[in-house]
Amino acid sequence: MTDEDKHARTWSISQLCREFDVTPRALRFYEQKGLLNPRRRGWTRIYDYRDRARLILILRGKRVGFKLSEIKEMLDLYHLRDGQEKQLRLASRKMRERLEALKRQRVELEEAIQELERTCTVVDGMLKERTRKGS
Amino acid sequence: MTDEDKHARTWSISQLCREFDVTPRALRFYEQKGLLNPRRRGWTRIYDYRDRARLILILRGKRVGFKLSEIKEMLDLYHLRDGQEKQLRLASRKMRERLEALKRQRVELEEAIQELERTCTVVDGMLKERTRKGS
DNA sequence: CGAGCCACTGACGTTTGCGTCAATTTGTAC
DNA sequence: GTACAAATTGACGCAAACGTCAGTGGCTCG
Repeated sequence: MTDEDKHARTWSISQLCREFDVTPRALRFYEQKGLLNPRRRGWTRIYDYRDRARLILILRGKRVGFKLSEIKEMLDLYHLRDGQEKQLRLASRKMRERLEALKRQRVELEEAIQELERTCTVVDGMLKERTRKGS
Repeated sequence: MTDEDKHARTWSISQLCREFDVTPRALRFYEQKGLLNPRRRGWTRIYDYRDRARLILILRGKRVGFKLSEIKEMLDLYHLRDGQEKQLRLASRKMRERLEALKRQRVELEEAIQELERTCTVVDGMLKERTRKGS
């Protein structure tokens, strides 16, 4: 398959849904929010190579905890002149912020796990006590 | 202070709010959801020692990620005959489930962090490239 | 030519945990 | 007595990311 073929290829909504395990509702929602805007053949959505690439970025963003509005903000810079530079700088900054947030979250999660493990131990201790006495 | 004193002591809603850094709205909300039900002097809420203990459990539950409905489910068993046994067993099971969920979350969080760190590196690399070329 | 099937739009619903009024009452301080 | 703080209820709002109809249209297979 040549590059031309690759870039000429298009997808229907259901094809993308299957490939990335999302619902049509989700894709239309992203479109409504301005994260995607596929061409139409009549009224049917036709996703091209770039739309698909954007979708991949959207899903990646979601995986690392970005909100759709933040993802949109970053994607939108593609359309600006000097887009590369600005887009890269914003992306870099946003990603570091997100990284900080994720790491804070990690700390909290660790604390929660430890607190819960301690409590688990206590509760199971109480159950053992009761079993011993009850027997 | 004797034990009697301790157990006789009561709190107003605002006292508890200050002590645990929650809003009155939150406490009323918990009550509406059936997690608390303080006595009333007339129409004013009076929280006793046990109400306060329940609140502590509620907040602890929240910290480790339980939903209010789950916390309620566990608290409700206090009222059953054989409450101790049943309550402890349910609590133990729920807590292990929650612990599993938290650990899965931890794995996902780790993955997200690593993905984001890789992407960060890539983006910063691109920025460096541009700077080098541009200068 | 009817039966599915896929697609579309628009609107309302869901979940969770409160926040934010607004109007009212009551107790307290001066 | 009056002003002010503190408490109450009820109702509506909000954020996020869709889910779930309901109603409509068009393609295609046999």
